[in-house]
Amino acid sequence: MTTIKHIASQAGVSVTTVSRALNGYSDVNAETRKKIEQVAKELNYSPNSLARSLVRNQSETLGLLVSGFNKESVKDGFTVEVMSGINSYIAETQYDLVLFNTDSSKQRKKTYTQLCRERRVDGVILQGIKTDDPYLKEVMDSNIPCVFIDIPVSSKHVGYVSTDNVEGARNAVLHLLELGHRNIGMINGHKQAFVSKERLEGYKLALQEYGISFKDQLVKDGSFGEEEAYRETMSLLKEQPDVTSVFCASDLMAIGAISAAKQLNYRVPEDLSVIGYDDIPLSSYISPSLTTISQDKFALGYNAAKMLVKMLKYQQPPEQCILKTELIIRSSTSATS
Amino acid sequence: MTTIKHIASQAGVSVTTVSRALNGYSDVNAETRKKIEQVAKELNYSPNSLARSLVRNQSETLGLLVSGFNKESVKDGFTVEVMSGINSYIAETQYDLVLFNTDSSKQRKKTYTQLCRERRVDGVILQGIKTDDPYLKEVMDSNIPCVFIDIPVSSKHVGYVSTDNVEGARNAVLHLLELGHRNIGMINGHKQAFVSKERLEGYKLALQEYGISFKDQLVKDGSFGEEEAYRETMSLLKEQPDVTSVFCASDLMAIGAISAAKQLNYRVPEDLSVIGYDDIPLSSYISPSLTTISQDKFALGYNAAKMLVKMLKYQQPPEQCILKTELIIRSSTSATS
DNA sequence: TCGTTCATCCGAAACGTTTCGGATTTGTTT
DNA sequence: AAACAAATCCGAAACGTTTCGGATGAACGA
Repeated sequence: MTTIKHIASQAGVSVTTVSRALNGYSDVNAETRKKIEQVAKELNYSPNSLARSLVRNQSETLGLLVSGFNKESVKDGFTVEVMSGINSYIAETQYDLVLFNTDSSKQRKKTYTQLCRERRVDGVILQGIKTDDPYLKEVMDSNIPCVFIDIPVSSKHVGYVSTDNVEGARNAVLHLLELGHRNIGMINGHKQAFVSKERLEGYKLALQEYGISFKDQLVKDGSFGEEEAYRETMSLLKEQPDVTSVFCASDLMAIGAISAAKQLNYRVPEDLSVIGYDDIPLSSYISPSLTTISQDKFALGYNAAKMLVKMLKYQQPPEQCILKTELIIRSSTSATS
Repeated sequence: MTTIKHIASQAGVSVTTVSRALNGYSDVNAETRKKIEQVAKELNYSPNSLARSLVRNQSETLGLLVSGFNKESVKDGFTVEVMSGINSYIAETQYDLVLFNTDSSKQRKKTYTQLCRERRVDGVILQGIKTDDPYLKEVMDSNIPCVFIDIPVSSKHVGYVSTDNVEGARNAVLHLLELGHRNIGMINGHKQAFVSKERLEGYKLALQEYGISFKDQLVKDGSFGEEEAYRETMSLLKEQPDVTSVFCASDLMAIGAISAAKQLNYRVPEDLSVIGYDDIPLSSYISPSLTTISQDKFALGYNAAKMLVKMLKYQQPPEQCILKTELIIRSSTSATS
């Protein structure tokens, strides 16, 4: 493996000069620079980023800490679309992306700070971690630049990008209300998700605007899973036969809900309207196609990456970035008869 | 940031001893080791992997070179499921994964070897690159341990994991033949994909077994895209009205084909049987649900990672790993009337 | 008593860069 | 001709580890 020293001796200059030549400094003669570049090419030189990082004390790598990058979550296109957005932005910068995943037993043994500092990542993007995850506190305590996705916390060195979940959920439920529904169930995610709290908030808000009192027994947790949502919808429909529509906090759960409805011989949307949240690829293909709140998952990742790079490269302070959502009306919701 | 030196002076020993203590060498007294570990904890020490990698001349990172990790490919769950498999295995090893993507303009400027050597990755997994990609030749020329996914090339330092595409395609077409179909169209991927060549092979093989002569005009290239497959199916059905079934080289294309069929007022499967390849999540949800050849995408990635680690850690030679495929019969194919 | 072995430790070089603080040469100004 | 400035180069330290080759002393057997 050829090093800067080989080039130096071959070109008859010092390592300093080689380094400065290759890095575009101005205090090297045009001739010498050309010579050095030529020798570098001849010897098929590639710089050792490890050595460079060591002395510069920055690695030009960003950590991507995602929990739930597994078989199940792949089906739900959410995680991966966000990742794709992150990757897209990072690909055009000088940074590289290293993948940590918090599910592995290996990484659970290390603290967040250890994880990041060992690899000397310059910054981190965190996605999908729960509100009771010990990493969350650690991130705030450490001083590693970081941006969260869908978790609205911030400090001197941490920002986030998210969508307006309250507003999104409110719009979903308003859609149902405008269609005449008054008994609206909800299949939420789980207690350890910020988005779940916010979406429940939006649900309540919409009901309130229509003067409808909130009933706790109309809300179930499906922990963002298709199967769980199926089961919860089953019991919801059995316990509360008056329900004419249900708002699900994710599309995958909405799909589970529709299965359950069909199983109980409800027609969707004639007997039961179902609205989802996310707008994953599946949603437009199933039958009936799913009315949902669309969030731009790609943009979520893209903007997170952009923010982090801005923080690192230009010492900008972290931001709080909220993206818009959009109601997509398809065929799983209809007016009450 | 505390270093090994700080620990050394604090504990009253040399850096050598600290290093050896922390790395579990036997020639350090139990007392001293305990003392050192305690000081390390007190000072909140985390080792600098950059320095370690530099001197050890191995980085404990693996490169993941994927082309087509973008908005479109996320819909097709293939790429990401493979990635998920890779990630799952790697997560349980000492290695970390760094993401390169070949689409970016940044990385296109560098050669494969440069890309890998700069980051000093110990090995690479390559996924989704085309047969005419210059990287392919470079991989063979370089001496970086590497395993391909779905590209059957091998050498002293490169192995691959793939599925038996000839057999899979053959089974798909045999399924149609057994249902009585004799005019079978094919929507293939593109000329730059190994799997496309192989699947075409299987298609021909099956026809041959039934004594049916191969007709070139029954085969179109849809370049693995839903839209393209839609268009190609349109023209196929118009040009060849006798066709009663079509074999698509990917599920996403099969979905495009079904759309086209519906557009032309074909009923699926009554008027046209459609069989796909891959078995992506979407396939079981669309209507009619898609008959397809299932390949274990997660296992593809998992095994690739496993092989690479085996090569690196235990100096094992690379292998050629072929996974089984399975015919999944759903509702998009039926017997001819 | 004298090697010998064992347990435990350490000094210093090495990995491949970057960068600070000068050194040398050449040209320019007074 | 002296003084200064600009252009171009270089030596050496530094980054934080690992590891080779030994050093030290204690215990032990002959």
